[in-house]
Amino acid sequence: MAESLINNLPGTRDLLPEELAGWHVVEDCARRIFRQYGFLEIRTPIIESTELFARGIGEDTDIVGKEMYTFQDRGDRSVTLRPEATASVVRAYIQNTLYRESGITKLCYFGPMFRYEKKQKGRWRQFYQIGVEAFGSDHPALDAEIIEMALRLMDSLGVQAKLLINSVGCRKCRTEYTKQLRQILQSELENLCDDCRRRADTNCLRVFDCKIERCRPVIGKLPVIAESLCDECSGHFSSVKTYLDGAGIAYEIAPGLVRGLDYYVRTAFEIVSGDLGAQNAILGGGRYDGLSEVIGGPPVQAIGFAVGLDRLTMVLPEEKRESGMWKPDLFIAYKGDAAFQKALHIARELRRLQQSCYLDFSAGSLKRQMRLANKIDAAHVLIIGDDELARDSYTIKKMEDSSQWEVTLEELAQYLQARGKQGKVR
RNA sequence: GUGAGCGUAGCUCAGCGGGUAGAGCUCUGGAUUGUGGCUCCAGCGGCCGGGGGUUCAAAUCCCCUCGCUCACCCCA
Repeated sequence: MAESLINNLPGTRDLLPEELAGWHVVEDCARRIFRQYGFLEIRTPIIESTELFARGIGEDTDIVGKEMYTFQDRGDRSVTLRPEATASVVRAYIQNTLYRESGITKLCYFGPMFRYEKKQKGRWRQFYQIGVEAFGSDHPALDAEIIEMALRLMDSLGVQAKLLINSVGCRKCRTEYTKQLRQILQSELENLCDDCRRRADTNCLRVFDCKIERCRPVIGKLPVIAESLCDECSGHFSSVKTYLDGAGIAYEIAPGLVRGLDYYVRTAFEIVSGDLGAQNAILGGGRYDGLSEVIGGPPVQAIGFAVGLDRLTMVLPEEKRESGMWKPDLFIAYKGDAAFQKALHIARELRRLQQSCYLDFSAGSLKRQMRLANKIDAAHVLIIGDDELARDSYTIKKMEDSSQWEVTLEELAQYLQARGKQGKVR
């Protein structure tokens, strides 16, 4: 095991074809739904200047402080493997002057992210996200639309999940609120657990998440940020809720929901699922109206979310996963060298006609080929032997019910095409 | 970074009051030499994660190390 050349790095992994079946189902579904809402794909580099993330995400965040894959390149630039994509997408949005387009610019992305963390259930050092970013509006209906789209994705995949929302206010009212909160916590230190004493200083909003019983009384008395917002933010939040209500979307207000990145303002939301262990968030997002300016762009209002693909595929129902698995519709089996030559010819012809088929050069006897066809769950086997060569027609066997009949090459192609049209073949 | 648990066949695991390895599944061959699944039979396959120590003897006991897993912190 310790022989390192044949081992991947900790926190990374190989995704084998069987596991990828579920991933493809999720990705296809996401592309379809995102398109329904007008999101178009953008691909940005997975490596960017360290400064982009440090400023964008926030110097004091855990991500920037201790989780980035940062190194000097040969040109002595400090570069970083992206720990998330929003900063990159905003950078691309500014650099390509997409803000000059009118209307809301909707972008989506798919790809790997990197964070140097300790491996855990639902957490990897290289993990994958699908995300969306909508630029150019702070209309609360946009917040609601984005959230609706996120839920539609979960629903289409048959994933049971709960929506948590909160408003973290703007810089102004959040600063005011956290100052107030910190003051109260300082006066209650003796009634808090060790973790919360630390949080009271470093990340006071996190206190709301504490599971320790002794902290409960104090937490119950704390003012909630959603009720301490300035008029503008408060109005925005209640509008978002109204739009969600109008869309028939159920949500839970989570006073302690603060995303771990500095750029979030106002709407913050998360979709959580059971069966995921401690890392139960499969989707997280929020509004980040000031981020563009932080990295040197014009004022841009924006909101987005990211889905943890690794976690989403973990809770994907089995039947959805199976629907993404590849199964050959036709396995071509042959006996003897003349039949082998014929098999090659038929395979070529079928593929030219846009049909797929599978034949194996290592299988040996006809029995072995049949066994292999069964094992890979082929729907049909085309059998070519001396009899078939003499007749110039072939035996096709339907594995499901063991029925078999004779077909010419033309009939075979027609049969496969008809099945494809009926949607029996992916 | 901290804590706990676990590393034995390709996979899941048993063996751990020391005597140099076993099962199920998988794989290969056969019963069935032009027909899969089911059944039966046989076979392949292990420096027991690595290193050191104790001992006549270590998968088993001790130490170190690497890796994996879960949890804390935090996040997707």
